[in-house]
Amino acid sequence: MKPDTRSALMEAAFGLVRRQGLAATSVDQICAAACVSKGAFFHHFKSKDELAAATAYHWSAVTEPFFEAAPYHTPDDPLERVLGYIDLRREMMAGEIAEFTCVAGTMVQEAWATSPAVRCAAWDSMSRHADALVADIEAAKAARGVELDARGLALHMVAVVQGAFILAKASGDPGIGAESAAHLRRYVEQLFAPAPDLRSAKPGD
Amino acid sequence: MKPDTRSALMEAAFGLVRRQGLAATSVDQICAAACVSKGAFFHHFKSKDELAAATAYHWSAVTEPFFEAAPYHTPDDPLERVLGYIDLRREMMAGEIAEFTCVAGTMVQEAWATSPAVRCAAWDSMSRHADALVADIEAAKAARGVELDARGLALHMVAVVQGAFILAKASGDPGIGAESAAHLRRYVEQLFAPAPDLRSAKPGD
DNA sequence: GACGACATACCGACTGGTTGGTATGTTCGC
DNA sequence: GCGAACATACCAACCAGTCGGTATGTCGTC
Repeated sequence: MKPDTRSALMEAAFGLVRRQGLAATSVDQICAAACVSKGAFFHHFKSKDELAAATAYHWSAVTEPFFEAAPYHTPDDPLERVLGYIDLRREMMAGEIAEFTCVAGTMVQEAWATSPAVRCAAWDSMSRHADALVADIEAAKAARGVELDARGLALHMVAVVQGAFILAKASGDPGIGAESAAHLRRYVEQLFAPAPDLRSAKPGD
Repeated sequence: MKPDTRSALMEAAFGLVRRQGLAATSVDQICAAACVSKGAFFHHFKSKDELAAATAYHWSAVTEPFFEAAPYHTPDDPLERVLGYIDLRREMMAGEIAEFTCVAGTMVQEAWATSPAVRCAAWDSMSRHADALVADIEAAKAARGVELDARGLALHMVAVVQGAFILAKASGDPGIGAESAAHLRRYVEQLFAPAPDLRSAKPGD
């Protein structure tokens, strides 16, 4: 047995999907990129759809350790950790667009209605990512006496990042995505800033 | 000649692309939805790619009058107009997801690297949309003595909306997208709020 | 240890349907 | 009559998936 054919296929899909989307990525292309035959592909995955959903879960499995190991966790101040995450996101929006954009976000944009498995897997990926931010947001809230929905803010952060990727793709300029991340940082700073008129209940309410 | 076959094809593409993405939308499907033959399709468009790019431009042509006619333009206060735009966006994120999401954003997510024509058209659509917000942002800046890059903020607003669509698609819940729009409103309120320590030059600087 | 049964992993040719597009024919409007 | 608009038949390439096969590993029995 070759070392982990299944992972090789999914990781081959990362690159292809980020560059051309899910539907335009064929099974043959994935097999070629992973140096695996089509028979082996269908041994491991019942269908292309199953590969796609598994790839979104695998995306989380690969990126989670990266974010967990990132230096933004080091400050004692939880708000600095939240802002550090945003800064990391901003710094990542540089160079090759296909290298910093999100596999799950890309796939769900096309397949949300036609593949429940992909939608579910992508949502799992995104909500897990948001969940990983919630503890620091909660701690920052407690430290500063701020009232807000931590998970709502975390999901908003995910949305901004996903939207920034689309802007970077459309403009061909990673800087435009990074600019949106800078706005997000500014927003979070303001949310937790020690000014009395900024401590309202919930955004929009 | 039937009334505007060309537009019928592009508008048929709106629905199909929003529901299943660009690559998964076939020329046959577009023709069937527009009740047009394939021969007529290829009379009007040299290729599927040309149809796609034209569809992104057409998306702007159709949505711009809608936004121009929207009631958020009525307040005298330019900030209220900006916030009104955001509120409109938030209100639109309700009901059927395929009915409120963006054709240009969906297409560019897949095709940004493989179709320069689609990327260019989608970017045109998005930047025009942002440009339409710039005058009000500039006026709000002038009225409140706030220093910021108006176009940068407008593009950020576009990014948030696009990201909110992805979150709505992934979660299956328009409310999660609307929540992100509420955060955006809160951010813009804060940017223009009359507090001295909030009047810095540029987000992140 | 040898053997057979079974499981797993992998292979590449093949299948039937679909695809974007082409070629040719017909109708319509001027 | 002519060109634009449209229709239908056809095409080669492509697609996800199937199939019969090989190779290897594991386990139980003798």
